[in-house]
Amino acid sequence: MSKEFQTKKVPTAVIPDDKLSKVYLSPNIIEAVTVDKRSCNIRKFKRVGKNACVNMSTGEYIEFSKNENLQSKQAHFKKAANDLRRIINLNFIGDCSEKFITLTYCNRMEDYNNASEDFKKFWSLFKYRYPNCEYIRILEPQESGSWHIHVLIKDKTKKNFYVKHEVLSSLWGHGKVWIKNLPFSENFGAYFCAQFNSTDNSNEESKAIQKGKRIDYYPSNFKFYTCSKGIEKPKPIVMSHGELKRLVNYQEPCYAYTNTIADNDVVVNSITFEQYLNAV
DNA sequence: GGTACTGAGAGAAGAGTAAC
DNA sequence: GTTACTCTTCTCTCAGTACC
Repeated sequence: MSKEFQTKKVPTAVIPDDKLSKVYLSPNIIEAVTVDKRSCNIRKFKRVGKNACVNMSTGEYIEFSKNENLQSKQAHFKKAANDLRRIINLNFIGDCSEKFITLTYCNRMEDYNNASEDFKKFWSLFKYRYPNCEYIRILEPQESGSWHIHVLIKDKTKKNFYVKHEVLSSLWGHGKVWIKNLPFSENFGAYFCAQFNSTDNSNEESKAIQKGKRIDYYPSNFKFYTCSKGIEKPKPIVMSHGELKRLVNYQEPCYAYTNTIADNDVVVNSITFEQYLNAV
């Protein structure tokens, strides 16, 4: 037996000026998350142990199935992808000092830990050659289960950053490498994360199945992304929605939606997500 | 009073550095 | 280039606090 809330994307809700929003500022994009109700009935399910919860109103003991554990993994994955998008938006603007690198293996690499170790060695060599660089690393399994690594690199000095393909290839030494400039995009984080976020609302069944399977390759306690020390972390600011509107000069959001959370078709809460171009 | 939010703690894993 | 060590960061979970 299982318990599921239904979430649904609906037309963007109108938010009163006094409602509190959590706001994330970055050079190009301002993100706001507004939760309609702080109190609702979702918390009547209390987690007990790794694989079960209890309905606090009925005392019913509910075990998670493997599929539900996968859903939990997907939820963590989605949260990590959201964090990653904000970190990218805060640190990368599509400047000439920034590069997007992909590192692959010529043979199959199915071990997450070995791939992590290989990147660690690669970065120590890279850092020796380019001491002013910082990175965000994303380890991703291919459909075959073989790992490859995406790396966003920036030169802190903001100088035009250039790495020869042969140099990069010899530093990596495990297979093919690709190096690209970042495409200009005001919301580069969303552009970038769209490639990895496995919990999008795609209707393509085969794609969803493939992506669901890929999440299975991640071990428990996996780190979807890692950053070097010099990468800034976004800190949310809580403000009223009226203050937010003043902050963005009353412009319309460039992207917005509202998600409702329903229990047996009764809406118990809604969360509105908005993005504004940062014109400040 | 009930419940969501937030922060803290534990454990695991990664980053950075120094020594060899 | 490798290894060992320390510090930091991330995931996961829970309990106290603030809010409705």
